[in-house]
Amino acid sequence: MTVRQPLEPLPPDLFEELCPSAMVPFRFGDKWSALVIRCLEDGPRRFSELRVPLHRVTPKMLTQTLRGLERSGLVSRTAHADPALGVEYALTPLGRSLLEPMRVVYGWVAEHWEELLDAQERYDTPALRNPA
Amino acid sequence: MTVRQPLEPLPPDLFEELCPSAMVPFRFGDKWSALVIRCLEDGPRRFSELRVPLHRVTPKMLTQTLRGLERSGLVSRTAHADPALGVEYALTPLGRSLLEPMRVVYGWVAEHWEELLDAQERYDTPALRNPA
DNA sequence: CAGAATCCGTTAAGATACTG
DNA sequence: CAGTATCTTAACGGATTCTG
Repeated sequence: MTVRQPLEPLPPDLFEELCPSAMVPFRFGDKWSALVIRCLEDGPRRFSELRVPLHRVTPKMLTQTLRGLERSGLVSRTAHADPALGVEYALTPLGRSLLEPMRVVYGWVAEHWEELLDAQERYDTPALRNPA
Repeated sequence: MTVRQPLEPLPPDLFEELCPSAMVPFRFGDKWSALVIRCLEDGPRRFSELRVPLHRVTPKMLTQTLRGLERSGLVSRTAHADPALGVEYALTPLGRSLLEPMRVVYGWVAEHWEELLDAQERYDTPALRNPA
């Protein structure tokens, strides 16, 4: 029979080892970043263009989100010389390289979100947890 | 020349359409959930076992994280009849199905985190933004 | 149009101490 | 061992108002 290893499989420095992965919540754990990236998938967009699909976002949050993505090198901001052309946001190559991994996660969610909701309902409903 | 579509590519209900994806930050945007899932990858673990690799987590946060994962049906909690055996946490099949998508994201981060850090340093250092 | 500034309520996270 | 309880701080998110 397989005896589970006491502690060895989990090196004490696992936290450090996984540190890069801790950047995931750091950068994409917020409410809007992932959505903004998807909205830029088909090409550059202007500030007010982005507000349409994300119709619940306030200008403050959109600015904040875009600054964060810009800071991480995922999104570029270009203010045209002609102000009439507005300010355009676009994915950088780095940002674009994120689309595929994101699609994988979205695919999982799309496939399993009913299960997640069902589980939550069971967990939250005492009656369903102790079936007669 | 390719003329960008004005607004059509972004349906007004994009937010609704992406709603499932909003569950990603909802469930994995917190600081510890993703890390806990990885720690359960190799098999069931006990409460205090999990605290070792995540040595910065307080019992309160670990409890909270585990409850959340349990609620979503990703992790199961089994308290053995013999208290000496303790309480074991394990991935459910649903939780296990998440490992592969997570690996894809981690792979991306592992490949690109230097770029992310470099970009942030450039963004944060005014001197580097206006090269002489 | 593309934000900036301010205020405010909610939630997340952590420290600390205690319990069956 | 496996948590609970309480408190404090920090971060997130949003409403509103204002500006070049």
